[in-house]
Amino acid sequence: MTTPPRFDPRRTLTLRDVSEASGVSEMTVSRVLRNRGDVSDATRERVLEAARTLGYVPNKIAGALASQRVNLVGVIIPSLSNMVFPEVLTGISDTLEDTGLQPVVGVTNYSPEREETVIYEMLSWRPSGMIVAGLEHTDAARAMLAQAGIPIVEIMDIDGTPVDSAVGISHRRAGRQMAEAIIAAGYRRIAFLGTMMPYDHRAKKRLEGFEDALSKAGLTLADREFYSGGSALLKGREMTEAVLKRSPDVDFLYFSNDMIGAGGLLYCLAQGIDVPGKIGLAGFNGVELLDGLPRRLATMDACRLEIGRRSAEIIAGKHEGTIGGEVIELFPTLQPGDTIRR
Amino acid sequence: MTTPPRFDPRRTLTLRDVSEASGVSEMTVSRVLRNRGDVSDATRERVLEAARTLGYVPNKIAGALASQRVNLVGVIIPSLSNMVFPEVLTGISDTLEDTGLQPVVGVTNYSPEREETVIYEMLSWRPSGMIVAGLEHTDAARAMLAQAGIPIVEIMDIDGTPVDSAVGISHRRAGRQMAEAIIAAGYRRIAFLGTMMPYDHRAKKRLEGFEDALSKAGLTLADREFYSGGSALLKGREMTEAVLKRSPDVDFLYFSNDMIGAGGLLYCLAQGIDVPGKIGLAGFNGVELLDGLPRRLATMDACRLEIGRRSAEIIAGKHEGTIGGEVIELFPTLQPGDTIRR
DNA sequence: ACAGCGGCTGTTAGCGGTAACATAACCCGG
DNA sequence: CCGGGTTATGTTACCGCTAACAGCCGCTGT
Repeated sequence: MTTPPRFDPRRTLTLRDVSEASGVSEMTVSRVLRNRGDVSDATRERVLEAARTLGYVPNKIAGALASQRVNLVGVIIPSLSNMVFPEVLTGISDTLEDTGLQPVVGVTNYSPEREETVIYEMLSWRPSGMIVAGLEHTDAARAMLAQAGIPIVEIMDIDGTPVDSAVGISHRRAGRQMAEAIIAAGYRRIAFLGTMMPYDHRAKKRLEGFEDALSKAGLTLADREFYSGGSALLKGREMTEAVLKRSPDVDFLYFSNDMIGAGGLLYCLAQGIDVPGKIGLAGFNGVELLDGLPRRLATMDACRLEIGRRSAEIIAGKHEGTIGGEVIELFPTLQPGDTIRR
Repeated sequence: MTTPPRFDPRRTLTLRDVSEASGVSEMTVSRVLRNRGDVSDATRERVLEAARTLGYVPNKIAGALASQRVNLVGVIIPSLSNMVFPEVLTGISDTLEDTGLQPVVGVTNYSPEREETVIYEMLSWRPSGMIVAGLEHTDAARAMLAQAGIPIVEIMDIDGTPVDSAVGISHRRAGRQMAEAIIAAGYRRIAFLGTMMPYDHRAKKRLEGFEDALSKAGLTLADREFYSGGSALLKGREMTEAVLKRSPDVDFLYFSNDMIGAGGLLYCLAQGIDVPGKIGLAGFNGVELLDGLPRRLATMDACRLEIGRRSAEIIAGKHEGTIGGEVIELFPTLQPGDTIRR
């Protein structure tokens, strides 16, 4: 299956074309286009003019091979539809903006094997750095990252051992904190509603921390419900209904993310349930969407923007003087909203 | 600013390393790793073994330069936080999956200049094809795309002249259809609520089609309200409140997207307004989120997955026999939901 | 026995740029 | 008016890989 020019039979332009059109050497053209080295204003103008009229677009493949420099940063995330990651990406892009570096996104769909493949593909383009969500990877993936000889930043989570650097929050601690707040508010029969995905390690860690704090207070989860796939908002409604039918006496619902939490909240409101009097609710992430809900769901922001920023700074080498291997812990703030009794 | 090996001082591996480790020529190693040409099982094994133990990751930069083949497809979209585009991307990835092609995403933030830059950067990696959202680009961007000599597919919208191929819906027609449905349901004092963004061409076209149909029925918009930035759900509430206060007699709210529509719906329900009796509502996109709302907002799906699929098929050359320049119009279906009188 | 062929491996010459090192032209003061 | 330092441009040798072709071997049919 060859790929002959299906469209434009013209050969694509090279430096040589520009050099001939402007009557200087390829090297000089290269210098002009990269703004490097001394070139007289006269020739610079002529070259730029020629490049512009020809419509020359430099070939970064050749450039990267020759200079051994690639201005790409690989960013590996589990999903784009999660609300969370686009915001992390924003933080990354914003920070990378003025460094000449460019993020390239790979999506794993929460599959470790897929992640391994994506990392391999990405590394084969020899990026200047990699930002990878999570600390859990296949052995092969971890080995590749460690071998790559570039800065690696694992983000979102710091409960574990990073390959190189890490920026994130402690999800165990986050779960614990939320549990403590809930207990302090006087709730006692607490249910957990979350994803079933076996590879959502961070949700799992939050739950662990949560149960930990419960048991320290002599409590255990009154009920639990899991889901996978589908519209999170709808699932939130359905799960809430299921839990409340099955365990009518629960007085708190802890959701593993804000979307299902929002669904649960809408359900409770529609049923005329007294929130937070009879039942309290809490989610996780602090997504913007919550601002538009009739009542503000209690949540904890995951420092998404900040995580993006800090990780990009590490890649961009803004922490000069360190040799990598940093671990930056951020501390999410609990936003009590209107769904936990004061 | 050089980039000396901050981390791993070891030279990164090349084909030569694998070739020496396995005692065959670089060419044979290359053949093994690409599964191309005849290699005896014995040597294949030895080579794979060597590559594996060394942890060799091929250098696609060099490969691409030598073979003049790049397995990347550029995908240029305005935003990732729009709900809409992640789904288009899913369609694209799924279709590209088994073609050996890989999507690379660029985000423009609805800025034409940014789009031009992103397209330039993307083209400089010499991708096998480009998928670009929208038909409106700067002249320079359009010229670059036309010159690139690769398949170009402009998606989402077909109301205009594509550079090469296009896959999408007619937003003018979509607006018109919605207006007709609303009028047919007996609403007469209709308001529009939407984005202020000057570069949301598709929302603009929907509004044009909408007003067109209104005026054919002898109607004009009773009110209009615009927003920019912030949480769309919250903005929806606020705008709805503003419109209802200003024009208490409107009987229909047409939102330029589902998120603000959902906000408006939640507001109306919270106010105890009779929906769709006193006021009808409609949005656009058919986002999954709506499934979780207390009442189903009337909307029109934008064929997002299908657009992704079809555009990827064009790039992958699955429409053999055509020379490009296809325009594929998809037809969105109106989902009346529960917010338009029957 | 030998031309012919298919299977397997190696050699050579780039791909389109850039680093590093010439080289040429010009300028200055002593 | 010439040595030495700019400034502006050109030359050469790769970067790591692959296309294209060349070579070698053993086997086949006649």
